[in-house]
Amino acid sequence: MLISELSKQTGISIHTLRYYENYGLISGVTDDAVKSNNYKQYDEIDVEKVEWIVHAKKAGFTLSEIKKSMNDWFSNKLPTSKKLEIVQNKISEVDSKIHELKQVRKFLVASLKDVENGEC
Amino acid sequence: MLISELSKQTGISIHTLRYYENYGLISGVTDDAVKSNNYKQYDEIDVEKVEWIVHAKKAGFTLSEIKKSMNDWFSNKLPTSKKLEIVQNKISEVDSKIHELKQVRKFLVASLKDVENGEC
DNA sequence: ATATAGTATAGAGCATACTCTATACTTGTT
DNA sequence: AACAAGTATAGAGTATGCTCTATACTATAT
Repeated sequence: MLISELSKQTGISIHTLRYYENYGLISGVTDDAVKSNNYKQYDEIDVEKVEWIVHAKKAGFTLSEIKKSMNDWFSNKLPTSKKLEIVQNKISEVDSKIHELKQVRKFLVASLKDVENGEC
Repeated sequence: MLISELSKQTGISIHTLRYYENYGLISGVTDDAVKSNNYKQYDEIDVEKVEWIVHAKKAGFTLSEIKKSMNDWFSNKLPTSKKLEIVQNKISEVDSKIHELKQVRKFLVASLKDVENGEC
């Protein structure tokens, strides 16, 4: 698929997709058989990658962090043990983010009670 | 206390504190009795505010969002019902952030199983 | 053949959140 | 009195993550 289709399937603007491409997060392939242009082709893996970027960003990871783990993940050059380690580390990071949010939530709930008791 | 003490107590640099001051998140008070300088005085509420900024930022809120809710909170001009509403909305926002993180976690755990089963 | 729509590249511009520098004044110590 | 250290203000610079513009080429429909 071309970039406009990738944009449609992911809901991410073409501009932003090109930014991700330059950043090294995705990389379309130009078909050497077609010599008249250098349009880039994207596939289902690119769709998956973009969807993962969207999720990971919402979870508070930077593009730099996303790039690092995604390149590792899709490289097919890492042994199983190393892949397990990467994913486990990511889970730990997500867990501490969840923990931080729960702390904030706790503070908010306490504030709620203060307001209800007229102590604020 | 002066800005250096506020910095010490919160662990936030003086530069950043001044940035927050310009942004309208905190506001030291110059003592009119002292005419030789215009040093700003900060109090325990400012410490609380800065600590709250740190937590809220970790939870993914922008300075703009933090400013809005904090000004409402410390204004003492809002009725209890309005304050309750503000805090409840913030809790909802935190809950959806937690939900998003749990989705990401779920994906990571699924990836972990794929790796363990050699399907990746 | 031509209008239009799509694609690629390069680079400018923008918002957020700092971070640092320059300048000038004030305070405290010796 | 002199000097280091602290404070205030203004503004420049930086990193991240877009977002937009300009330019040029390509593809498709009429």
